Amino acid sequence: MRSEDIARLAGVSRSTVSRVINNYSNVPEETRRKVLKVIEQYNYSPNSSARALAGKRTDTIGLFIVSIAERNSATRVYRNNYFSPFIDAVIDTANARGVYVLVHSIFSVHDYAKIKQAFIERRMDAGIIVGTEKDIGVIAEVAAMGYPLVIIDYSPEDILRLVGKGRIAVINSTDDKGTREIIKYLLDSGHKDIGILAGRDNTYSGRVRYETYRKTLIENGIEPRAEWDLKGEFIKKIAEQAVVRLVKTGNLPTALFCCNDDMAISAMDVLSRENIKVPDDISIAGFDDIMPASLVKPALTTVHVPIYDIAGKAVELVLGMIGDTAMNISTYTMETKLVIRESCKKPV
Amino acid sequence: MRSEDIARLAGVSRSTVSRVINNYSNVPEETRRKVLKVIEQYNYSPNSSARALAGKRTDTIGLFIVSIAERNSATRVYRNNYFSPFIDAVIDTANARGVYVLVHSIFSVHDYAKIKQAFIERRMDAGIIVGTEKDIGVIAEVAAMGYPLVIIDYSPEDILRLVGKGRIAVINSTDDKGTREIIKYLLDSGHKDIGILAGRDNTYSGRVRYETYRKTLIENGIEPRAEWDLKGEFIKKIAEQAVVRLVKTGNLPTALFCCNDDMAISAMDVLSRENIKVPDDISIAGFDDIMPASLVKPALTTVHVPIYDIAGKAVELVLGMIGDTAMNISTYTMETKLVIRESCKKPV
DNA sequence: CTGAAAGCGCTTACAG
DNA sequence: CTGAAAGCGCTTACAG
Repeated sequence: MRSEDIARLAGVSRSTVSRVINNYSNVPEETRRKVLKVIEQYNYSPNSSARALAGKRTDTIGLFIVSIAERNSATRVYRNNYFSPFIDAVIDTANARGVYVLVHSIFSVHDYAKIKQAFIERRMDAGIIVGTEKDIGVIAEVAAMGYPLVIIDYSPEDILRLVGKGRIAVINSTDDKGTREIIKYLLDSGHKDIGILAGRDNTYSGRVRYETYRKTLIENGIEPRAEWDLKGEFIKKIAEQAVVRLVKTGNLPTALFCCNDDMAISAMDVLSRENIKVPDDISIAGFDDIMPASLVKPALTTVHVPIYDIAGKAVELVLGMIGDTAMNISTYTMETKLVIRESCKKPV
Repeated sequence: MRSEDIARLAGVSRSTVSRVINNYSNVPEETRRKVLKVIEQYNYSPNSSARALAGKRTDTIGLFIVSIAERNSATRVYRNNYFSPFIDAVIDTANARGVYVLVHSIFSVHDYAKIKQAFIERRMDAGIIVGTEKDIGVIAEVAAMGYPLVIIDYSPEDILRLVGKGRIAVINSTDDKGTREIIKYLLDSGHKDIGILAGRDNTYSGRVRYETYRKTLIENGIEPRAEWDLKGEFIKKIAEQAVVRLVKTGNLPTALFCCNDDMAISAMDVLSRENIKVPDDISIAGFDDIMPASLVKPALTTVHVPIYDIAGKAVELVLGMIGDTAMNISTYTMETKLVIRESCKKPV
């Protein structure tokens, strides 16, 4: 069934059928009804490729999940507690707005080209990029092609400086505020020996959380100690090894701030195996508030990152930008919230 | 940049450019190289809409997640521990094969039409449908249009009887074997009073798990008791209420078989609040082996459903079917595996 | 208000 | 082996 068939059946031309479908104002109510009736009767929907080719939108957005770090490990996207709900939330939100979502995962530097390619092939009207190590080069190239892009967790300064012009929105959360709050909470409980299990520092949130941790300690008259400065890279396995090494030194802080919950849960696993009690012997704090955070025992004290709101905002922004061809780089920041559960207590 | 530009730059016709791109055999190596060089130089990729319109594939598959039951609740797909990894695994597998994935969520009966519409609009070459209450009517209609479909968790008999003809593959797991194994495990530990927290019975796996539970008890000379036959509908909230009511009766079984892990975890929450110890006072068994199952305390004894393998198989099958226009309905069954952890022990 | 026609960017018989 | 031409199914100036 093509528009021509509908036209014949309704006794009008293809032009009129198209006008009805695209809701043009200059078609009389009676004609519209007549055409609509046939369309409905035959369950007709225009061929999306033909529409797109003739100049209409694809009504599709691309969602690109970048996770280079985990490329060769078993920890692919589908096991990632952070991205998984984000993907689902984007799909939900976009579908509710009648937009299709093409999801792509980027596992290697070589795969970055796929982002550009998807746009070159005109498969989508706009894109959302989330993940670690987002390639600024690709972002600049897509921006130069004129496609709207929403980027999650990226330094706004870097974008401004390195991309310059484009239709770009950057969404971050208040990692600084969140870090400050949870460190202050530890400080106020009486902790002075607070270690850190840091995330990836080529990640904006990784850097902010790390730097805010240090700044907050120093502001409170405490010098961060190198031996409690662990690198976990946001990855469970690496975090686990770092904590094992820490335990071996026999010199534990009274609290450990883990820059994401995945690492915090890994740390708790190691400590539990070593018979070190959380929170009695050591307090563990996380970040993100992923779903398992409330399920582990003791339940994790952490900073809630509003991942669903971020996803919703990303879709809203990207759809808004499709209709607006103005070159414009904007930044949005979503509120984090301290979530106090059971994994932290006063030091003994 | 269009194929015509490439043609001009390479000194050939559009036909030849197309032949090179589509890897036709009848173009001399030298011509091929010449064209390829220009293509690479300008980073050209054909417009996907134009290709599709001219008769090529879309290189896109649709993934439809149906979860009607959760329509009006806060528990949308993105919070679902079962579908989430499935979505991610399908994307991973398909992307690795160079295929795009259009993901759609179906939350209301009205949304079923979207599945058909996506095919009518020619947005994809084939589809994978997963979830609860998959609409056989829509499946039959899409099948009648000739599109390949892979359906997860559906009664093969129903498909055969109600759809009849189509390019359809059904994938299930060995829910019968899995249920039998975990019930036998409980029985062998000495349990005789084994209750069930059942799933949705309009779901194939829900029915099989329920029926196999009953059958296994009866085969072992035990009559299932009505007061321990709880309806949880696979949904945390409903399961919770059912367990609360059970606890109120004061008449607990020594073991409770929960037809999915989500419900098992809910049950453990309720019991923990009521100060009933798992596994000392009551053993809890689950099904699915979702990620939190190993994280809760006590870690959940459950049946592992190979969700990643199912996703991989679904992609493999669907891609295979795209090239093969034979009408054929086939069935695949993936192996489950008993996973013994800490939530079950001998009855006192 | 409405239709005929051009055009979107490809692929694929067809003819040579 | 290769090009000219038709055609895929739409949308949109254009002309009336």
